[in-house]
Amino acid sequence: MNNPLRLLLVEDDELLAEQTARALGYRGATVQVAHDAASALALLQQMETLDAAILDQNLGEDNGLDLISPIREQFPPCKVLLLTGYGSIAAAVAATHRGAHNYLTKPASADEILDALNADPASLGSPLPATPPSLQRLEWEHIQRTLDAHDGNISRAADALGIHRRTLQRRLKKRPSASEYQREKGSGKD
Amino acid sequence: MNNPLRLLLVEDDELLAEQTARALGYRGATVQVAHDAASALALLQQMETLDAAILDQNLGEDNGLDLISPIREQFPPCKVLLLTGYGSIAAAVAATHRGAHNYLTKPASADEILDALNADPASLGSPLPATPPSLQRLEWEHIQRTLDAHDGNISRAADALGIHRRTLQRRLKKRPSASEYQREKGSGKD
DNA sequence: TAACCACCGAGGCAAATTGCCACACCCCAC
DNA sequence: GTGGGGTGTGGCAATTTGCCTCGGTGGTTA
Repeated sequence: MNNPLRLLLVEDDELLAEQTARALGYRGATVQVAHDAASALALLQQMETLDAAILDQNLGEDNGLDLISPIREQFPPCKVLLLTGYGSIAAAVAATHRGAHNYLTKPASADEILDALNADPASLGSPLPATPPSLQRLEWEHIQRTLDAHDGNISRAADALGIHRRTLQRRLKKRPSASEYQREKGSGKD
Repeated sequence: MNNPLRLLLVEDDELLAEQTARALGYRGATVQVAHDAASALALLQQMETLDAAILDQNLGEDNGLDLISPIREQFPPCKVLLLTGYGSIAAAVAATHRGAHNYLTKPASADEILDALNADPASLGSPLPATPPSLQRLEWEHIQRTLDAHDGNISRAADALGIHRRTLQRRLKKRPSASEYQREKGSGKD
């Protein structure tokens, strides 16, 4: 934290990118942002150093995974963190094989991102969770992810989840806490 | 399948180990079985070759992850597949960093195991699922995993899931499909 | 400007699900 | 035998869900 981390954030949702970049900036990092693979690569060309890259796996038509190699070639010690709306175990394994340092599912706070970058993923996970997450918690997290993947659009998220819009509405209202995650999207559209 | 795969299976549930070994055997593999880390290491000493190892992450007091290094040191080309009752993304990343080839959650059929061994995990996962699993499906899978982790004990699984035993019973009866999951005793499945 | 369109929030109601009681039965260890 | 844990089942009230219906808002387009 004393020596500013130099970060590259690649995230196609511009709003989320800006928010995240700002949050990381507050925590003492120097953040550069790109919204697609091409501009990320262009940005990379001009860089002299890079401590870590945070890549959204889902970059419109591009795939964040394909950025891992170029980054690691240019800056071998650079850590790469993958973010995705929904993470699957298979995707996490694939990302790791390609050189990613860690893998997170959105929504991820700036603190979670920094923790994931600092953690040593090989030593983590040894203690098995062993704690079967309650069905409630699992559902809630899945709902959050789905909502995130649909830009907060309740109607479409409900459809994707296979439940009624009214039901999703009611469930969302019932949770007092959980990750706030409010963004002011006036109203989603295609 | 022409050239017999030589496999090492490490699984502490003896019933499940035997079933799995048999199923793998039917598919043309030569399988050796160990039920704990120590005997796995002992077995390893006597081996001349090994194509792949299938490790349960949860070996009683031992952790399957700790077997990866010895195996890979002795047989560098050997593929290592981790199995676990509940997989988390973090655990999958950890396993991969330690040299695992792939990572599966139980219950996994012999075919799934062989597929996971043959697949190139680095190339997989590129096409994002993008298909938000329905809440129903997610719940169902989680229930299956939890049930598996509790050796089929409905009462304890229900408790772990945070739902009423009666509810879990009713849900289980309602699913006609899914993996059959018939077993005569309190552990192992096909 | 008005006419759409997609979305959110909410009310109401029948139908389904859940939680929770109780009871019978089984198997195994004392 | 007795007790303890596990399963299967029934019944019933309380909650939740699905579904239909509005009204309101903000954008887009004729």
